Amino acid sequence: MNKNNVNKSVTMRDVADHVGVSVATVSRTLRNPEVVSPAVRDKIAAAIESLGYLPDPAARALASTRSDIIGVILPSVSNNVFADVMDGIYSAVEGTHHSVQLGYSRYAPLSEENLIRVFLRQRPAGLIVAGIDQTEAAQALLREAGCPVVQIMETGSTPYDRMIGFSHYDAARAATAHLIAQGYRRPGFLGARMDPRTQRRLHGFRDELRAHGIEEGKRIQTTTRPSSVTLGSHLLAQLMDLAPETDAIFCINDDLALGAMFEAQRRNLRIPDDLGICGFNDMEMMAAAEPSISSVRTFRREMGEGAVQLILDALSGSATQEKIVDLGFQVIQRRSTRGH
Amino acid sequence: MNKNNVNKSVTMRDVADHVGVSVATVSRTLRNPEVVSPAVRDKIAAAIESLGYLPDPAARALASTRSDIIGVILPSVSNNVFADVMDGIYSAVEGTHHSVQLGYSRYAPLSEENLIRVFLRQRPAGLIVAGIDQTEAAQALLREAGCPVVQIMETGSTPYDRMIGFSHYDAARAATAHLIAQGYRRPGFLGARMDPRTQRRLHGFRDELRAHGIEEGKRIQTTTRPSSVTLGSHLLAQLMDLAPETDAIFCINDDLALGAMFEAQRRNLRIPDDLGICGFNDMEMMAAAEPSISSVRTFRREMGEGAVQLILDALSGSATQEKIVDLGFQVIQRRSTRGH
DNA sequence: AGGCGTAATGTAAGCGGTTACATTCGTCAA
DNA sequence: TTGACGAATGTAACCGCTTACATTACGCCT
Repeated sequence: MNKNNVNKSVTMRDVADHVGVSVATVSRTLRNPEVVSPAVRDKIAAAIESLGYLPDPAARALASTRSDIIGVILPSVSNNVFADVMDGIYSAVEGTHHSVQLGYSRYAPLSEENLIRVFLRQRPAGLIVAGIDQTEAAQALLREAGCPVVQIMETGSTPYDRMIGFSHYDAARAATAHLIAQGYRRPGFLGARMDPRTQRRLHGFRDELRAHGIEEGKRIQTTTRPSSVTLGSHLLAQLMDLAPETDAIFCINDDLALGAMFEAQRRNLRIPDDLGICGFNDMEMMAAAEPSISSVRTFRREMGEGAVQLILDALSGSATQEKIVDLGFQVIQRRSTRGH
Repeated sequence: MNKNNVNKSVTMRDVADHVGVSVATVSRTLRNPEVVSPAVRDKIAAAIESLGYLPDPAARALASTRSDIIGVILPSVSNNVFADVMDGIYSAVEGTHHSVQLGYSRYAPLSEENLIRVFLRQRPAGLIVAGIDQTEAAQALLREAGCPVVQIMETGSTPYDRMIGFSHYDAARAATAHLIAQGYRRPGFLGARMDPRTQRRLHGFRDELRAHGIEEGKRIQTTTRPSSVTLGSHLLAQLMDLAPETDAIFCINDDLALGAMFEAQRRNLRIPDDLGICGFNDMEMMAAAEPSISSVRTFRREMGEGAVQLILDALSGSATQEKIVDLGFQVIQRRSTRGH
């Protein structure tokens, strides 16, 4: 009840004294209750409650050479794709005794490597990293991290430990195939922040075009600048100026797609007849847009949840054999590509 | 150079032995270099580098009864308003020896209270919490947190410690005044997730209407459901069905505004003539939309950066007298309210 | 030359838990 | 009744660092 003495720092010692046992017994009822007698266990639980005891994570980490922290290293704070992943991660961590420590690499491999080192120093319970494009040194660190490591966002053939995501290459091919199936013959490509992950999407796009014997012409517009809706507008403008024959576009993400749609409207291009649009990720707004915009749905929240679950399973020894979890994707057709 | 022995755990002991000094000296050169002789200091620095030593944060926290953690408690992961704040926070923390620990209350005051307790247990370097609507117990905890506490997102009269944000009430009044100044006489209000913060925006809206002698009629549509673009469409549909006289709307945030715009387009309402639209926050997409959408710009990144800075200042004793930093806001007129 | 002050470093006691090992206690078989 | 054994609990070392205090070394003054 009297939980307000956080500042006075109720320690395990206090709990032990209050009950009349040793701190070891208190520690045991917290870590493996089954070895302490029910009577004592109950008294200790009551004391913990009434004193408002909360364990000190630093002390615990120091003594057990293992912290409760699950480290998460992502490229970007503000990209809402990662916000969804984080949502999944936090909700999966909730109710466990773990806590999350977040680091942002800002799409810089060296910065990521450094974060890995710093995180590893805390002997984390597990580590979640995005993608498969780590530096050599980072790869080495992750391979012998001494804790479960989960790569998210992508699948690939050689996980350091475990992996949960989907194939960006396949997803891009499927989206492109969709455009072609809808009768578009001159599809273009809009890409921003062309990191390795988005490059794989570009490969998928190109390969699918090639498979259909379609020339790409000048219809691939990319930039290294970070993605935004405004940028989507700019890229479409560029594209239409350079390659007016373009009859559809596959956008690397939904922000670009939305911006492209606005720009198309400004140019009085009719969607989907003059221009088909397909985004990537299927953020919530795509369904609400006018016209609604087709996109490739990805399972971001599930990725976050799944990653945490993989770690918890590994920790509890109940891990499965599967090293790679492929969550797949789903091309969602809407009005922007002649849907509905 | 040989930085790869993270797993072998290079400790301060190793560094000390390598140089031939005591661990105390190593600790000192890390915490207050000025008390150790330059010669020794350099040798230690070299050893740290060559052994790849990284301090153990748990041990440090335990020994110094003060961790390097800046705790941040926000209501939501996925709301991109907070993503911008986080961006500011992380960029301000970068380069310091602090780290960020994030907690999400999911808009539940009790959950927030609990997070505060847990965070305080780690004796954080500082604490950042959102808003001013804490439970009684949480308030008490924050008042005697024993570390700098910064409330962000809002200003109010009684900070627990320090505060950086703006007045939601004033911002809403200004937006409403803008609509009225643009000639709209029957403005409506769209709100989702009506928590105390958005309630204050509603008050501002109402008071401004009253100041102009305008009846609000049935033009206030709110819901407790979380905000989304789709919801913006629904709310506008409801609003226009119930109060067809509505000639403008002030939306609690930009997602709603965007959804409302799409719905207006579906209903063939001309923007800005049949319907004026003003959003809130001025996310990037508002400028790119077709038509571009007016909004109230808020300084979210600056809020995050500023909050961290306030903590760092307090920690270094260089804090100013000002307890409250008002970052203000800015009504940005665009085509959706007859701008440009 | 002896004494003293100061700067630089060392010593050792924690910080709050965990855990291997020791001890105690009750129970049951002989 | 006694000894053995397992369950429950206690003892104490230790995790890696910080820091108050003790010690040493050195230069300077009288």
